[in-house]
Amino acid sequence: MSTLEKLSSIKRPSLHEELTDRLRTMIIEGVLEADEKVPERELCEKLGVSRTPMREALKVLAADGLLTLQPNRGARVRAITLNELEEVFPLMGALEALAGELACKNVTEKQLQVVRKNHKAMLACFKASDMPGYFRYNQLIHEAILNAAGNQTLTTTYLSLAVRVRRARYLANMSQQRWQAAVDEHEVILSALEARDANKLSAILKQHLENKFATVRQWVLSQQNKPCQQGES
Amino acid sequence: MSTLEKLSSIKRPSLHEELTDRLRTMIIEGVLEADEKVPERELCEKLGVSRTPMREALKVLAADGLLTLQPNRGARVRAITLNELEEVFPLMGALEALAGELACKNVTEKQLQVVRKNHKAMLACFKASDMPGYFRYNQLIHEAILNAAGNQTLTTTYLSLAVRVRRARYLANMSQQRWQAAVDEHEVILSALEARDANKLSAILKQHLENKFATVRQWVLSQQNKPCQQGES
DNA sequence: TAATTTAATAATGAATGCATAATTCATTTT
DNA sequence: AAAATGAATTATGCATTCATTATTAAATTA
Repeated sequence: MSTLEKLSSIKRPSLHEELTDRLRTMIIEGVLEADEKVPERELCEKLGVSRTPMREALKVLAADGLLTLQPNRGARVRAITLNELEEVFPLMGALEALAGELACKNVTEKQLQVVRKNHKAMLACFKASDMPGYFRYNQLIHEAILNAAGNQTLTTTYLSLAVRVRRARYLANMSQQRWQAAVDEHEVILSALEARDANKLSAILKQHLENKFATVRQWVLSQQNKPCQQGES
Repeated sequence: MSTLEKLSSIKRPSLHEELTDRLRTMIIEGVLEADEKVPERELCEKLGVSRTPMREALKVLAADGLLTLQPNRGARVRAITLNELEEVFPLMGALEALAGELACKNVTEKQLQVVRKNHKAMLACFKASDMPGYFRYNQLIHEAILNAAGNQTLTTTYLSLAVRVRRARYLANMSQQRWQAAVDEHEVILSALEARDANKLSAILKQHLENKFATVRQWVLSQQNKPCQQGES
């Protein structure tokens, strides 16, 4: 029995769930480009599913704000506008600040170690100029802080907003100076968390976010200047 | 031509959208009770739709956190747990505070009048002991403040959280004293907004929310003590 | 009689089919 | 030739059907 206890139940995510995740990733990674029409039929064939689960997934992603559904005219990848970006920014700021506060209250030594580990790995990527790697660990750190806050609802809410501004492309826009600065900020973040200094952590997280948004904003602007460059096929 | 200009375009919401709204309302109003199984087939017949749009709606509501989907076992109305309530509370607090701040910055005289009008109507309902009416105007006021903040993303995010704790039933639990206090708080809210006093508004909104949550918390506790009272048919 | 197994029923997940609306392209008209 | 009309094509919304999984009921066994 003792070995049986440890067995985790087999999870068989339904097709629409898998599809939702898959499509979400495709949008985030830019495989499906902004403003592009989502070719329902074509996607179904490529992914080997029928239209039913595909349409269910599209509905969910639309509810998440990643797509827009035009009745009888299909789905489009929702482009983030400058206006929306300006809206999301203060919101995420408030949530980050809250996360910082809660994290300082609740973080365990074990969770702190996770942050430290990812921090180190992130630094290594920075030194190796490995931007994708950097980005991955960066994300893990922020998720770990959310985790430490111990508020699942906060995490979910934050992530659903973060996804909207997390279109991979803008990374190319980050300058070397900005990158260095971001790394420096992360040093402060780590030390504030280690010191459980809620005010400091909240402040630096907000500052960090603000700087990040400056980069994103630049990218969005550059996108708007070269519009309708759709279809690379 | 001049009359044609004023015509608003015909919107024909798709079935699944209507269904989503309808079901959401049913959940909020307690027609579908917490932990109850959602009778897919039965609902389809009652509402005169096929399973396809119904299932699309269920997926969306599940993504919204109002339902849980158990693979091959259908959907259930997600009961709000005490734990989740404790999580939602600080989150909504942070968002209300932000809304108050932004509203003081951006509110127009016209928007202020809307708040005043609903405030008056709400008072009338209070005096008439019309709780449903009070609740409706109360909600309109809070929505008007969000509106005045001028941040659509904030509004959407806030409302999606608010829906989870907005199960009509707990209203019965509000005492006369608490009701009076809530009304008093609303007086302060209005005057703070009129004075564009961001700090004061943020503070009172947070306080107001905290008090409201005390009532909800009590209700959730009372629900947990008398479990499995499902099925009134 | 209680527990277990097996069969029957119902419900869900996903694919297909059909009707309608949108789009494209050819044709007509000015 | 440009604009407008109409037919053909395509895509979408929804209903239906089929296959699989859960649930219930019946039957068997201890």
